[in-house]
Amino acid sequence: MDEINFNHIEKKWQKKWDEERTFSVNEKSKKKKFYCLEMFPYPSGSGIHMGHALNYTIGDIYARYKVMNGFNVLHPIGYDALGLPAENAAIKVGTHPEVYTKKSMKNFTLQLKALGLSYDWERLLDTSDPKYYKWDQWIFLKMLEDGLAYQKESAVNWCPLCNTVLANEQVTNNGTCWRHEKTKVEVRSLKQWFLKITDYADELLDKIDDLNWPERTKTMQKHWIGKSYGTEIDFLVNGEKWPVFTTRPDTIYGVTFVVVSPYHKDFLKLVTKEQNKEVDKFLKKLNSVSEKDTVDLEKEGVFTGSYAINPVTNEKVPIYLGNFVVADYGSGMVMAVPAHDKRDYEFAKKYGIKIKIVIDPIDFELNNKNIAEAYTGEGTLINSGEFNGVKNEVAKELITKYLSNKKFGKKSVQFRLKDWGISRQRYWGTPIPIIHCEKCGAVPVPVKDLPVKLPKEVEFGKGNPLLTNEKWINVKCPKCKSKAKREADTMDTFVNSSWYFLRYCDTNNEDEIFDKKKVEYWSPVDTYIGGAEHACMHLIYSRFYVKFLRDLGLLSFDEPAVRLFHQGLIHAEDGEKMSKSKGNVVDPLITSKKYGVDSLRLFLVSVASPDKDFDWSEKGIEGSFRFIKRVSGFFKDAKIGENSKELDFEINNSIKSVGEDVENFEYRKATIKLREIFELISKEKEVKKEVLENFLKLLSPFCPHLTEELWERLGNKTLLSTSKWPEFKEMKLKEKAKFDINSKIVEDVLKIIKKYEEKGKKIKKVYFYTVPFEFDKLNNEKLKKGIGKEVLIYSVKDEKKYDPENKAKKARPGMPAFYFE
RNA sequence: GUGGAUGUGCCGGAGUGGUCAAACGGGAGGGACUCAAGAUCCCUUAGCUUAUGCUUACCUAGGUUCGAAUCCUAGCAUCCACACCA
Repeated sequence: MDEINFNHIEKKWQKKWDEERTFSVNEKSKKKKFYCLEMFPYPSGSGIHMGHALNYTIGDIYARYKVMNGFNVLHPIGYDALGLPAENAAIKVGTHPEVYTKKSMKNFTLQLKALGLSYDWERLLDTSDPKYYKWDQWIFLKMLEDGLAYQKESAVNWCPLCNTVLANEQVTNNGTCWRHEKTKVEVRSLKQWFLKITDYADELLDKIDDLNWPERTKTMQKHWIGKSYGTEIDFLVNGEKWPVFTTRPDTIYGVTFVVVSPYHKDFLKLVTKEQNKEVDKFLKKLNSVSEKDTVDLEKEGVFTGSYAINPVTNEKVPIYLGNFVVADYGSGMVMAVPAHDKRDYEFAKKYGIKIKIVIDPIDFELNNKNIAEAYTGEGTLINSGEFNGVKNEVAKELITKYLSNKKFGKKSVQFRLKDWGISRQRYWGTPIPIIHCEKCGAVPVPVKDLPVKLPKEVEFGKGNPLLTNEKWINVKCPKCKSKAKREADTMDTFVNSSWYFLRYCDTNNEDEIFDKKKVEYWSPVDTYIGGAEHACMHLIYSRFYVKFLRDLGLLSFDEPAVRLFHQGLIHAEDGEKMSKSKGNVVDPLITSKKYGVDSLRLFLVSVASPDKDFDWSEKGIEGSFRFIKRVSGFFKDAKIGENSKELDFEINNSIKSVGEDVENFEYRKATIKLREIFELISKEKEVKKEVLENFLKLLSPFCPHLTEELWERLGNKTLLSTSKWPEFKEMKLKEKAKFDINSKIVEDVLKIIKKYEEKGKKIKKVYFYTVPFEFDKLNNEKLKKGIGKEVLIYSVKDEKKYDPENKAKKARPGMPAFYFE
């Protein structure tokens, strides 16, 4: 056999898989389907990085394993091609985002193919293709029909120098623009499009428990949706009812003020003339809407001049404007109980507002006059009129009932989850298919006119680029034919990725979003692999989309992915994050040129469990390389013949355990077993062909090129990649003769006695201490006869046993402890 | 602050009641091959010591058990996510 040139055989087999369309699939197969999906990449200009290599290797191993196990495996790839980074990068290098993205995707495809990934390339997806985003627009129109897409005023970050809206990520921690370090970002209100994901809040929450997803991801989603039960209470302000939401109606007697958010749409009604100036000053101080800097923001506020009437006590309490109140949660207004809420306490202390204790802790006394912090625990009501002495949990119910009887409140459920704002004042996204008519208002673009394509000719750097193309912007109203303008905002790119996994089932369909039958066949995704950073946004939006499309009658399942797996992060060798500026980036392609793709793949999954973070290690990949070289070296001059029974037994065991490990994404364990079994194989003088082939099959998902080559060299004409995973057979190494434990003990003990007596010690009695469940198996007669001494047998559990040197603790199953005398 | 996860030898990490001084890999040391280096292969890698031994060891302190890296309780430490949601 010739020496193996890794780079050479990689090209050879990649070409073969490509030409033979080895991994192309359709719905006609009689096999069971399996949909293995990795999160598609955002095609950046710098090509793939190690994280991509890891993500796609993990998926590829799984997909290949499933193919060999007789499944019809859908394993597609595509590009999340639209998005702000491409637009920024294009502006930077002075080219058009489309040109930039096309080039990046081409490069990505070459690089992904070089990793030997088993994709069905005929399904390659590109979200920047109008043939794809046409259906983004179609879904949007369907949502609009169902009232799930709507417009409302919403706060955005505005940079006066850029003259444009900034994404939260573009606002620095100091509240300045990312490009203008000295310019404070302003908050502006703009009319924007929202998707009513909150309509699905309950279902999104309830179905989480059924998902086979990592627990932490599930808890994160639960938090994100954040359902809380409470009471809506109406406070009267100038004779008008203003509702607040609270989870603590039991503290209603302790309300000493009310706080309203500065982003509340009607808060100006509350501001009196006298307070106008103060309020203005406060509003100017407010930072961007970015939530980053709110972490340790001091609570600040200002008196509005108005008062609210507590519906239970009829007390008049001042209304403040406060920077800590979230506008779009509840009603954007809260009742403040400083004695029993940390935030309210802080605020009250700062502005000298009265603190009134209404909950009496069970275990200790609160200093009535001057408490040092808010008491948020359980207790009994005090200072609460007719509710005094009631346990606070009970009081929640009673007070809510009392309020609803008086028509001043009701039970209420609130979600943290907000409607999804999808408007982006950017170019490189899906155009929102809306035409604004002077007479008819916002008119949907008729379906027959879809897609609304992005015009090529736009200018960048002057606000929203789409506004710079007059020809594109100015159209006639589809309804009344009078003058109208196109919506110039584009959609958030998370829209594109919310349903792409469905499109893979029918990527090239030009007539409809997808063939229902095809999606029915392949979906849902069986294993979805990607970064944990998407736990909330992408993975919730996708769930929402699936539910919506289901309700449209297009799908018959509820959830996008049955099983989810997160890969870990790869750090550089120094433990730092890999980044260009630090110069510690390891390029997967350069690495695979040096050691071969198979080494890289093997190394990536053998350092740590794939869901754990790990540091890159050059030594580590050399270790994997060494293994691969040893395997290929061994096969070069392996003698085919009979091998030991032990090897037959062990390889059979490996079939089972490697399979189980892969199934559970415990690749690291699988690679360890592969090393162990190879160690055994390489020690044999001759090995059965079947054993060698089985070993190659087990290694194949990890190192597809090398194994394919060795498989061929063993004389096989078909592809290893599509061969059948070996079968595990129930097998016993040796018929374990029912051998008597006593004779083994006799044998061992005699040896030891011999040594003792050689040293001149005399032994008369032997005491045995056996593990309780073996007590019955020891036979005094047999032992006595065999050893030729007096024998006493105790269970280690026996409290009356004679054991002067405490030897009993040495007892093991199969071998009792003993003591000589 | 809230929630989650983790803590094993020089390092990465298996092991989830007895067969554990603890898999596998990396590192280190020694040896073989070589004029030499590299590659490759073999051995060793808690200490005392060579014993059927003992001691110290799986974050710390207790506990359960005949027996704990493994189970329980408390504490400490690290990592991750969320973060003023009333």
